[in-house]
Amino acid sequence: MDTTSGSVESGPAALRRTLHQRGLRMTPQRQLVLDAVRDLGHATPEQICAQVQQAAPAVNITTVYRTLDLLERIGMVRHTHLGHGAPTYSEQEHQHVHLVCHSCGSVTESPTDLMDGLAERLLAESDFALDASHVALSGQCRNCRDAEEDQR
Amino acid sequence: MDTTSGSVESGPAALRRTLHQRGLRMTPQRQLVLDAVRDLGHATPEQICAQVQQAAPAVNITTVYRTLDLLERIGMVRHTHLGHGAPTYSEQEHQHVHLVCHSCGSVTESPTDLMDGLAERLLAESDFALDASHVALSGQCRNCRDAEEDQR
DNA sequence: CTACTTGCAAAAACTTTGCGAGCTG
DNA sequence: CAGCTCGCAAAGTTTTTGCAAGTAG
Repeated sequence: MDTTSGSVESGPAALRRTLHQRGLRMTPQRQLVLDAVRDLGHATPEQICAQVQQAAPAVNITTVYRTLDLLERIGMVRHTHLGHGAPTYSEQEHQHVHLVCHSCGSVTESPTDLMDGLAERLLAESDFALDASHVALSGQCRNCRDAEEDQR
Repeated sequence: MDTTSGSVESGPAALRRTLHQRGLRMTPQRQLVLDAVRDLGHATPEQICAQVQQAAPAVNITTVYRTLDLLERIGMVRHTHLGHGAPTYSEQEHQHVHLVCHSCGSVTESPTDLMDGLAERLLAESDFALDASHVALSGQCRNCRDAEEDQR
């Protein structure tokens, strides 16, 4: 879908290109943070930092925060509020609805088209343009409901 | 304004009764925190603390945190994640879906039955029991969309 | 007296900011 | 050289914990 040869669109090239457009530099740290976000799926800054530090122990968590902020501003990652206080970061493309169990904390992913109907209603009834992938839905998963029933 | 005549079920009596069942005491601080939660609708611990301190300046924010935790455990308040890191507390009964605009930060409330269809699908397809009011939905409100269109 | 509560202070967890040094072009 | 980046240290926020004193039953 663009210029060069068969370079993978989501590879290092995309990052370097986007950065370069804005007079920013491509650095190992930035690549590592982006890789970590991809590998981990959705993770907190701290988890991402730990992952990055496996490859480059010297990387400071400050850099992780700054890089996540940067990557988000240039649209390569997004963050989602999963419930607790902890925002989690994931790739821009990696969009789905998060189902967080407030009993066991497990996170399940569902396709965003689950929300299509709701999105339409919100737009019609409340003039609100839903961003389906930004927020997690809270509830209770099968296991925890079963466990609770057993207790009774 | 209580005991004597037809005491309202959600008044101080309910709190005292519930606390007493568990060997806990009814204190001015606890009543004040509960009142503040009700008056404010949904508010952060800090906002609640400020409200409480209007009536009783000596109350420490530590007590507010502990009391909110307690009130939540005994089921008299619930907390909702509105997006940022900030949890907000509201009465147990006061349930609705929160729509948070990620452009201007405004919070709108919608009836939870908006989510009924979604809840059914989640239960059927993912065995997930949705708690509609616990998490806010993120998106963009009318004003901000209009503003963005104007820019173009 | 015993157990529950509270305020204060300190600690902990999480995030942001300032600054000097190092790179890159 | 000019500007972007990084690591380190410090400061800011928000929330939790420890402890001694106070209070109800």
